Amino acid sequence: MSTPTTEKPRHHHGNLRAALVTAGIEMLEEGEPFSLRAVARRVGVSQAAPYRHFRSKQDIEAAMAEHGFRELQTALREVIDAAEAGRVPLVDLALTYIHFAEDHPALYALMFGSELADDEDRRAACAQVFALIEEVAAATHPDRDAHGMATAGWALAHGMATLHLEGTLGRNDDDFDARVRATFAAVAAD
Amino acid sequence: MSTPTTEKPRHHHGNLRAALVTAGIEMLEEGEPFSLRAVARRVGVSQAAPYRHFRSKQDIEAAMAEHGFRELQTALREVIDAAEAGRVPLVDLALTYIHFAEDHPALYALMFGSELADDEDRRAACAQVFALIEEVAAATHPDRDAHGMATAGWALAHGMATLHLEGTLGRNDDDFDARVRATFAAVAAD
DNA sequence: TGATAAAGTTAACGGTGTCTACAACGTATG
DNA sequence: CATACGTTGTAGACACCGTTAACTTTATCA
Repeated sequence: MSTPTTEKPRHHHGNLRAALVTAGIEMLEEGEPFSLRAVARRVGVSQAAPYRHFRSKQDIEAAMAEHGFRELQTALREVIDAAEAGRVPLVDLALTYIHFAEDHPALYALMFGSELADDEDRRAACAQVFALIEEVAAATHPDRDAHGMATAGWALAHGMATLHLEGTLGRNDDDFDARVRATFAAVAAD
Repeated sequence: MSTPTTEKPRHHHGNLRAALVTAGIEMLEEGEPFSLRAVARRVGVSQAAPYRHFRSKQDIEAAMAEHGFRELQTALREVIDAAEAGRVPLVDLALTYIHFAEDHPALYALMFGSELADDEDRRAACAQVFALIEEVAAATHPDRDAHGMATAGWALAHGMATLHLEGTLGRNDDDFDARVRATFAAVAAD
């Protein structure tokens, strides 16, 4: 035990805000229904405690979504950093994006939930992801409109992720990855 | 009055199921929060009455989503029928699709809500829309893979609709329509 | 007409978001 | 060290929600 903290429940949690966000995302990952009271119970705190750190349920949900966007951004950046000499095909980014949606479906749904559309921080985190894609598009295709390519790339990735989660497209994952590659090849050809 | 029905409240509503679905969609259109009890109140019926026609809240939501998909299909078919000699550019379908999402944001969000993913009827209505797009793709580009083009077209339309509603892309509608056209032109070129 | 099933009602249960009033704690100041 | 104060957590309440059970009204048909 490197941290011999006293384990008896103290009145002041110390870092409740972050703990609530983490616990809330955990609930989504486990498929449990998220509720303010349930997340408070999970952290071991009273039902009204979250209101010291969030104004409303939407407010904590926006914080969870923001966290999700930052995780997504980290995953995308790893792909970029792992690539050689800055040449990252957009489709590789798209596949990472889609796999993130597959691996965290509930969080992904929350990130694009319509009620949270006007939260400032969540919007900013989302915009950062967009900027990252735009940056790659500009580096990979210097001769083309970077903003347009980023828009098309994200729209394609998001749309295919949605349709895949939704089940309209097939269920076979290998086929699906190949289809994503084929679709992007058609768009970003030459 | 072509239907001289007695107006005093009768015990048997006559067509409660359809009335509930319609009223539920009306609530979404008006931006009101949808709840089972509220929709029952709006139709003038007791809170438990909906359970004679729907097994759960998810069940009626799925019915509302199915209704939405059929309306979307009707809108798309109108564009097809209005076109001359069967030549319908995919981008015109996409713009109709996106305008539908803009005009009915809450219903559109419900249609793609993750909790309803496994409802049979909703899935079928969704698949019919996909089949319609595929049909147009096959007619417009007989030399290309229709399923692939339909997938790409829908993914692009759905993705751009989401990003637009979300606000990441600009707010100017004219610009946005032009951007959709440009993006589709890049994809479906030649 | 009278039995039966369908379609509605009332009342209740536990859960939820949110608010108000109160208690415990950390900290800066005397 | 003592004490006042602002922060953080608690307890309790309210209205609303989804859902179920038990009951009543109505339509249908032998």
